Amino acid sequence: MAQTESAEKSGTRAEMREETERAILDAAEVVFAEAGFGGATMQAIADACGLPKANLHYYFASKEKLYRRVVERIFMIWLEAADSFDTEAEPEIALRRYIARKMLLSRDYRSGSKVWANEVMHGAPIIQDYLETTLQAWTETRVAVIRRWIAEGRIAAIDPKWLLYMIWATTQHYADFAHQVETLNRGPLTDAQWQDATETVCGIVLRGIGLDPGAPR
Amino acid sequence: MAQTESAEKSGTRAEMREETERAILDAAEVVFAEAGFGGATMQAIADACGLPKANLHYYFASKEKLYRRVVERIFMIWLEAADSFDTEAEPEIALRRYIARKMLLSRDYRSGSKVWANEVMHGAPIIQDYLETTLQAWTETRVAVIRRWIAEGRIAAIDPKWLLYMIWATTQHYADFAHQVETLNRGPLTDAQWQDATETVCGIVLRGIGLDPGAPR
DNA sequence: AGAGACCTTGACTGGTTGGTCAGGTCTGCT
DNA sequence: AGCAGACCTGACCAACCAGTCAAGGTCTCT
Repeated sequence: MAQTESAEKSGTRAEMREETERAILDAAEVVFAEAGFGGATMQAIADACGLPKANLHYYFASKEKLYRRVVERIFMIWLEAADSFDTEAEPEIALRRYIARKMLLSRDYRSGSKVWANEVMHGAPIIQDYLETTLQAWTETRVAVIRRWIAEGRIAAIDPKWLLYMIWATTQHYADFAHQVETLNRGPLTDAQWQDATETVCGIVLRGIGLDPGAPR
Repeated sequence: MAQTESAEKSGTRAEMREETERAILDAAEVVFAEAGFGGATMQAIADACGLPKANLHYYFASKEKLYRRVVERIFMIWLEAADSFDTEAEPEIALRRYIARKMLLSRDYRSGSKVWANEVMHGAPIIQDYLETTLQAWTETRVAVIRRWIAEGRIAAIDPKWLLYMIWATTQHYADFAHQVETLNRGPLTDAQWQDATETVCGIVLRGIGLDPGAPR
């Protein structure tokens, strides 16, 4: 019973190791999201993925190393999505696509978003270097693009940073504050609500910077 | 030395008690904001306000009770600010005033905002009742007002909830994600930047729902 | 089949934390 | 002055937690 996991077909050694690590990372992401780094316990993570606590320490040297891996994984997903902000496309298209993508992430990677929020909120002790390098660089390229749009008179003259923050904040709100949103909504958002919220956010942002949102969809 | 606090003139018994409690709450707010509930220790809070740990337990029965008081205090401040959303005023005025007020709160009560965000993000285990009663009620009155504006054709037809979330998210972002904002900004926001950010948020939101932002200020 | 690497796990440990308490100090009142 | 009650605090404790370990199981390769 031991080696082979419950419902998983056993593959090669490396495959199984990867699978187990992913199972632990998934469980850790949820537990860290629910309780924060300090509030999470290795035992809780172990329970969440049905492994003895000692196994976690076999695959990840320490709680902090495990946490770092969780945060890094989130950041990678976030970065991929960031590329949907196409620097070549028209402003309406680029912004619409980016906002829609981020809304999808908020719906599908709620825990990940929460872990990231937690980390940044507590001063980013683990991933400060990412903020200063990767995120900084990405932000600067997009700021440059938005500035170009402004220079070309295509959108209103605003500081691009405030616009980006607005998009990040609004979209991530649906993940980080999901509990509040769902309480006020008396239940989870329906597909139609997700779509309507996305369309509304796009509409306000686009119109807000002087663009014509055009036809929804 | 004991009874009288360092630089505080001793007042009446009740006054001194209140002062000490406030000092503890202030320290607790900062520590909880930095480390989360689980990560915060009573010792750290004690150190932050220069009192022996045992004193904290004299004034607050348990860590959880102290935390609850901290969160309740935040919520009250938040509620007060919420009243600047004047249900009688013109849409431009009411929204402008509300957004500006919330931006100010983000600047001046950063720790409080973080504690609130933490609490909600972790499923609001302590203040679920507030969400369901006070916040629900407040939200409904404002939703009704926004609906009226829509019915009168004064603003675009959008679901008011998405608008409120956008305002909450965007303004609170400057507190909760202050570390990220300041990293990307390579330093704290200047007064001028705060003002510019506020104006930009107001502008995008107002224009976004079909209003004329009018003259800044 | 046998060796050796890899994996699993219950039991254990040293350190930390929330919370307690007894004994002391101070304040305001009579 | 003297007393009662509020306030302060160092020392202590039980619970909990990250991390360790040794013993045993399983897989792969020859």
